[in-house]
Amino acid sequence: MTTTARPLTRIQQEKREIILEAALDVFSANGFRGSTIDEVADSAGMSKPNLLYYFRSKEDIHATLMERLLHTWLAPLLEFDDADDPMTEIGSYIRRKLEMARDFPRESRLFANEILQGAPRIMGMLEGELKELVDEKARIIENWMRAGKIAKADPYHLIFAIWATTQHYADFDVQVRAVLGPGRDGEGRFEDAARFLEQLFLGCLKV
Amino acid sequence: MTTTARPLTRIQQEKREIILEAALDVFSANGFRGSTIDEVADSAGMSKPNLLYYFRSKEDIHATLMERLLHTWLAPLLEFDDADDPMTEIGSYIRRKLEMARDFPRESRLFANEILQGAPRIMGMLEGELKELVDEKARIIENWMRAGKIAKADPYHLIFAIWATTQHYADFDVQVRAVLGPGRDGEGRFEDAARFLEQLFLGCLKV
DNA sequence: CATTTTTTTGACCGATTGGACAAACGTTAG
DNA sequence: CTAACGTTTGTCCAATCGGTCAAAAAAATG
Repeated sequence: MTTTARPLTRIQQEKREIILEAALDVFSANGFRGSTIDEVADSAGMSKPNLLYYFRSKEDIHATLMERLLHTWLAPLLEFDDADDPMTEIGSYIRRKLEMARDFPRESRLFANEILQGAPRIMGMLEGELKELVDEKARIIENWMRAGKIAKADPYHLIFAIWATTQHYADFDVQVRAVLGPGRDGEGRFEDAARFLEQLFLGCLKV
Repeated sequence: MTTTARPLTRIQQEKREIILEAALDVFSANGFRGSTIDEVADSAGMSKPNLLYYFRSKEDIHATLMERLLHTWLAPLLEFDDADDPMTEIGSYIRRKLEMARDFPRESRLFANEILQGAPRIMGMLEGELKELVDEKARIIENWMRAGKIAKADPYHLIFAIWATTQHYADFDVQVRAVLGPGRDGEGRFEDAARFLEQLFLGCLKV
């Protein structure tokens, strides 16, 4: 029995995109369980049955969203390469991660929500793909340390610290804004953050 | 018309405690909107109407939980004091925050959930109490810098970085465990984290 | 003991949930 | 025009939601 996998029409492609965009808004703000497909449908400007014509279920939307997210999310780490100058490499990794927090805060929050809830849907990816990738990058960092190019430190916790500090500006955005007050509006805080984080990480890794 | 505010009986005190304990489990794992009072009642080992005998509503439980949380959560920052030796003071603040991530991960996740969802219930506290407290501590740090006791850096982003890195071990626990793998089980990762974070922050603040 | 007060629960309510379905609509190819 | 196909929605469903209520059970009080 061959299930004819007909290609998506142009309209299907477009509508699916609109739905995913709306779902990213809703899911990232309320978490999966805290969101309703009515809300997503409203936000996408269509009726609930119409939305369910393009996605079989709420889970299906979330799964599609999550699959894309992981692609985007791993990209900066994939680019992290064995370079001549570790400081530039680490510095640009920090900058890339910070830019993602600035430009894709909803994606960051969607990911944070999933992890906070115990990562039920992406545990396999965390223990597989992600772990292998981090292991590989940790080896690169260790080699730099052994070669005396940067100070010795636990490479895994170094990576965790970079993740935590950069994603903080997306996930805890309202707190950051509340504490900084109205004086430091706009995107200025990201420039300050970039300066500080480079000083923090590169400063402590200097030999 | 005087509403007689009779004191809580022993049983009321105990049952409310049991409910709050169960609610902390449920709310921290699923967020407020993603949780149900049936779930909390089940987890507390009582029927839903019985739970609603002790708390007027779902909101009421969450509000009570949140009020207590903020007390606990600000404690380490309140202790942060103008000391002779900034390095010891900052170091022990990091250690206290890390201990809280280890010993009260549910509280950390409850707070993270609230912030992620835009902090609708605690925005006032963020812009009021918290901001004032952080302003005060930032002034202390700036004085240390002016006195040449530690290297110059943005004190606000320094505090953000300490929050982010320490709370990461509670909020992103499953990711940390997945990446570190089964080799580093138990609480060992917290000791590694403590060592790394002290090196990171104190290293970069050395004059 | 009897009585009063506190605690517990089964049954129920209207609203909302994720989802099914058939009918209606729009578009396009012959 | 019409038949075929893709799209949209009104209506409906069982399950679950937060919450009420009266009545039963248990504890405290006299």
